[in-house]
Amino acid sequence: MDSKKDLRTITRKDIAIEAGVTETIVSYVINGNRYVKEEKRKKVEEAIARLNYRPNTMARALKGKKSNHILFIADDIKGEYFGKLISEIDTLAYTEDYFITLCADHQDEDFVNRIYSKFFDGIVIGSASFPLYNIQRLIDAHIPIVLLEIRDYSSITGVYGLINTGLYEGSRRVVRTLYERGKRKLLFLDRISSSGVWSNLDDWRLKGFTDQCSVYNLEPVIVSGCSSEDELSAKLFDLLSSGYVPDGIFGRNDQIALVGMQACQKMGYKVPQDIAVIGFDNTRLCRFSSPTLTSVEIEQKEVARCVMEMMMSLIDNSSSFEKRLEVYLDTKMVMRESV
Amino acid sequence: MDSKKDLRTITRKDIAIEAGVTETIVSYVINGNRYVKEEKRKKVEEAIARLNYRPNTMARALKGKKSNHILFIADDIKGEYFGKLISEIDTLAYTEDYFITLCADHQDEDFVNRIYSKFFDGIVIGSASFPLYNIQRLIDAHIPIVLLEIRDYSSITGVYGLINTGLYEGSRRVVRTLYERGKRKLLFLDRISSSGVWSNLDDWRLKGFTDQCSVYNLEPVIVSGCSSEDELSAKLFDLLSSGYVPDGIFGRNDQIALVGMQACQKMGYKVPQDIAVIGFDNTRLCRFSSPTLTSVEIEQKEVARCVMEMMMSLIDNSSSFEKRLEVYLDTKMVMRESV
DNA sequence: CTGAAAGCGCTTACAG
DNA sequence: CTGAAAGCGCTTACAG
Repeated sequence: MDSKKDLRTITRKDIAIEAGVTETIVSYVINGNRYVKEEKRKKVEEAIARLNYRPNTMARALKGKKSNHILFIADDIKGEYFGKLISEIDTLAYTEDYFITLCADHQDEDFVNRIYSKFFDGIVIGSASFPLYNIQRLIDAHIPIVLLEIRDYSSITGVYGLINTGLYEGSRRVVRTLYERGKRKLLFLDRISSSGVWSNLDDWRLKGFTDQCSVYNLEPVIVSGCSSEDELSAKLFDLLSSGYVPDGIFGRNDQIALVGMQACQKMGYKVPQDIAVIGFDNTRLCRFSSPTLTSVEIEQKEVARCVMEMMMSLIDNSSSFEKRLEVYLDTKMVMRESV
Repeated sequence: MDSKKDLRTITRKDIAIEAGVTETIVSYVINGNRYVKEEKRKKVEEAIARLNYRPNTMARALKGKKSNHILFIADDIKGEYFGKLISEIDTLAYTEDYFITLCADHQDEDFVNRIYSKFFDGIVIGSASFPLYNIQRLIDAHIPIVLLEIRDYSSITGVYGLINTGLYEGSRRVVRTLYERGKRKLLFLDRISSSGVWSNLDDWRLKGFTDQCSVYNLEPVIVSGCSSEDELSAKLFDLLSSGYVPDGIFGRNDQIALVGMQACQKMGYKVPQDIAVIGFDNTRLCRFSSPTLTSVEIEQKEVARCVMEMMMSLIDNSSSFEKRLEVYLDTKMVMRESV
């Protein structure tokens, strides 16, 4: 039987026997926290390599070591944005020997108990709908938490990581861009949500939009509360028919911006001449629509890098921090034909 | 201190004390595998509810119970197709009290050792590039495995789950559809891969395409080996300039189909009049391109349901099966303007 | 320098 | 019917 081919559970005991040492020695070699005679160390290392041994993660975690699992909570797993982000994080996590567990943001009260089971070394929260109250509980329980700042988290106290992905500034820049092109009647298209969660002013995209509109003394219109693309189209139809015709549309994400763009086009308006449209996330959609869609890009690679870096810091030296870790990232606007 | 608010680690011991019973009793109540006097059972159940107790998953798993974690290996985490699928699976998994860990298909030899650590109750493989050899090893080690049949897995033996998502039949239908519209010079656009993994005839989409072309005695062209969208565009440019102009294009997925469509349009060809285009996966992209893209849809909800159902069967009664579990799903073609 | 032993939080065979 | 005890695979304080 070739041990390389046949998968069976190798335990520390197997290694001890194979290397002709005590089980204790094996542990110390693995953890590197005690001097072990060179000769023994070699034998153990060889045995580990030969038998393809990996210490049982669960047994280690039970003894207080890391589980090497990180939980990622997202409110829009389906979206291309999270797909890319998760993909980048996965790559980084893999080299750090971590696994990423992905979970939608379930709303029931039991959820937080379920994720707080000492199982995860840390939790990344990329969801606008996770209750602040529960985030605070997790932080208070000293679980390493990294927040993607989709909304305002300034009320959260304690030690945690905060990644400002530039949504607020990016949204302001959208308004600025539209304004500079002479657009004055701006329309914001909020998320489509079948679970009934829409943005409020805690949401950085919406807040950036309204704040910058205030700077210019504009009175923008916000379309919110839609639970499907068709509903959004219908609402726009009604709105434009009723006499209000915007000259600039900002969609909370590319998909929504494009639904808006198509609705306007169907009603005979030209993009960008009559109505300019800008999206968010710079997904693949932007390149295949016509006109192609101008969009704000979040630098996922950089976000992913920061997420992992912060998480590793919090996991490895959480006790050495006294306040939250913060990082501010920039977005960039990718100009295309829709503006 | 309100125990509902404060998150601390509650162990079986806490429950035993709270309920005034032995720790053993607590275990038996949780596992329901021994009669416990009604009165005691009640007390224990109340204590569990009051303290929000959840047995430590790792300790249970160490004793041979389930870890309630399933690993999902995908070769294209970024893609919208997997996003939707994962999202559906997550919903189902959550109600079954499972977590889904997501992992790209890493190519190093250590990968299989890493995932085989008794940590995962089962593994779903949705990747065309995971070596058959390693799949077989995992199955031989009696880990519940569910394969999404992206390629031909008929050589894999033993007990496992196989979900045929209808890629082969769907691809044949694409050819049939194009043929019925009078298209005879068909072009297949293979995946874009930066890691250098392209399709061979193990791949059901490609095989369906070529098989159906044979039925009609067509001599199709296949464009493969591109590592970026730009490279694919360039290749198409060269191909069409050199005199070969297809009248039907089948893209391995929507994105690739659209890259092909745009390249043709840039060269002055009309879609669908000169060249018809069909994609795969029916992603959001299809609805926003112009012309909108006809595409083959895989019923993700149904795939997700089958994945979880099979996985649960394999985990709970794996010993009672003697051969692989199979299910065949249908795709449907969503007709739009590109054909 | 190094081994035997306690213990992480559980499950369940074993012995009352 | 039910409790004390062994043990899952580890880590590391404790005692040589």
